[in-house]
Amino acid sequence: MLSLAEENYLKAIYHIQFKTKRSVSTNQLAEAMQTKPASVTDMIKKLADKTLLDYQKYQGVNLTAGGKQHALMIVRRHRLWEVFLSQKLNFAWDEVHEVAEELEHIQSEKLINRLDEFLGFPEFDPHGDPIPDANGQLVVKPKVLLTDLPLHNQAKIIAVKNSDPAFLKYMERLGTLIGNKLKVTERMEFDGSMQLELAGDKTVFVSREVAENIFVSPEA
Amino acid sequence: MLSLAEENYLKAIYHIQFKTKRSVSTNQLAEAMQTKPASVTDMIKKLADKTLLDYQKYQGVNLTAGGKQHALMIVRRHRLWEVFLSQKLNFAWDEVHEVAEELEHIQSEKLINRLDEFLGFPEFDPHGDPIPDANGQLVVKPKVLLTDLPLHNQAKIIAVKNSDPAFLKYMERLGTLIGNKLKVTERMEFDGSMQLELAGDKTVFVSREVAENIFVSPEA
DNA sequence: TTATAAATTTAGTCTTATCTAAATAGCATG
DNA sequence: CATGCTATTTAGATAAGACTAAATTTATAA
Repeated sequence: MLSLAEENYLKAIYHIQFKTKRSVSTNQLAEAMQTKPASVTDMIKKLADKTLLDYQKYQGVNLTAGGKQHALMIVRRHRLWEVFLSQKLNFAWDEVHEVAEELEHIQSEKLINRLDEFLGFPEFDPHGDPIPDANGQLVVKPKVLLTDLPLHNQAKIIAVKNSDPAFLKYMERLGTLIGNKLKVTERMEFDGSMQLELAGDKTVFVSREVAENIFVSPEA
Repeated sequence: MLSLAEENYLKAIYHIQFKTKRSVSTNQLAEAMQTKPASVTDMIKKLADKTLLDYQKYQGVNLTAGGKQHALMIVRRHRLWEVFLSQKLNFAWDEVHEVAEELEHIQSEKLINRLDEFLGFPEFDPHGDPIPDANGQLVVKPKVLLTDLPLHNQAKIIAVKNSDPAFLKYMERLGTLIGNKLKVTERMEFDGSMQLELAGDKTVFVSREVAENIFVSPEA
């Protein structure tokens, strides 16, 4: 069983590596962990001893398969708790992260799998990031802003950036809630506003401001 | 903000004091915390410095008002999470405690108060123990076994001991679920079985075995 | 290719929470 | 009220995770 500090390092390494696709340097990690490079060196030695990552002095680190698997489970826990907080306890988007940072360390596989089920096996968290499944598989469906969705491509709404209750209420009225499908049928060049086709051939019109706050995942 | 270890000591002291109504000795605490008396001495000095408890060498400790308040918040968190696990995630009674031991240390008042609301402000946890409110007030309603409830006294079902699904299903069929009200209208001396009057003047008959698994709280 | 800057590691220290072993206080009993 | 037993405290050590300062390696640039 990993300590809280070890889990946080693993997660940080995972996220940096996910972004950069390269070895993670001591300084990058120190920056991410809000700590000193010397402390990082100590910790990565320990994690390397546990074969969670590959480390050569002065060359940065890479997660091993085991390390990546473990990191993905932490990400899974984090994102599931975020869904819980926002969907069930009505937390705003920007409030969920901090609490999920704590909740992600609760050690109970049963808890997380039951929570997953309770939430209806969500695929994305409130920020639109994908949630690894119980085996740590992460299906990387591309996530794009509605402003960048090509015309006539079917897509599913996976998240909205803005969690202002007024904005959410507006989304509800439009019929553009998370999980719903849509197509962009027309886009105005001069102001970026667009017409959407929703389920049941219903069409609505939204401004660029609104479209910039909606993440969608194109389908096949 | 208290550390995990400090919170666990506070909680243990609270529970021992709740039971014994006397000062808590170093050895009692060492026993409860599964640690050595010397370690306990170190910790109680620290907690006394933080004015969470009164401590005189060789005389044991007592919670201060502040210490008790803090302990009650930990108890509140623990019991609310137990309700969540059992009611929402279908954990069995005997599985909830261990996970709640971890969850109780999550530091977010907002989280706990929202959870409380989400659960419908429950008064008792699945073991029938009362849940302190958001101000740390604990309304100590007496909890008695149905076998000990006097005849014709109105009472509310607050918990059942046995979390066997078969037993719970039977409870459901009888109409004796948590929250429901009842009266014992007749009790058979020779086998302890009894007749209950439920809401809507419905009457049912239960054996002593069943009654021994039901906790009720007498009303007025 | 050598000097210098930047990144990284090492060495030694600190805090928290634990431990063991030794010292001391309190209590019960003859 | 002295003696011994038990409870408790003190002293000193340890492991985890952090830090500072100094040493060393790698990278950069003249």
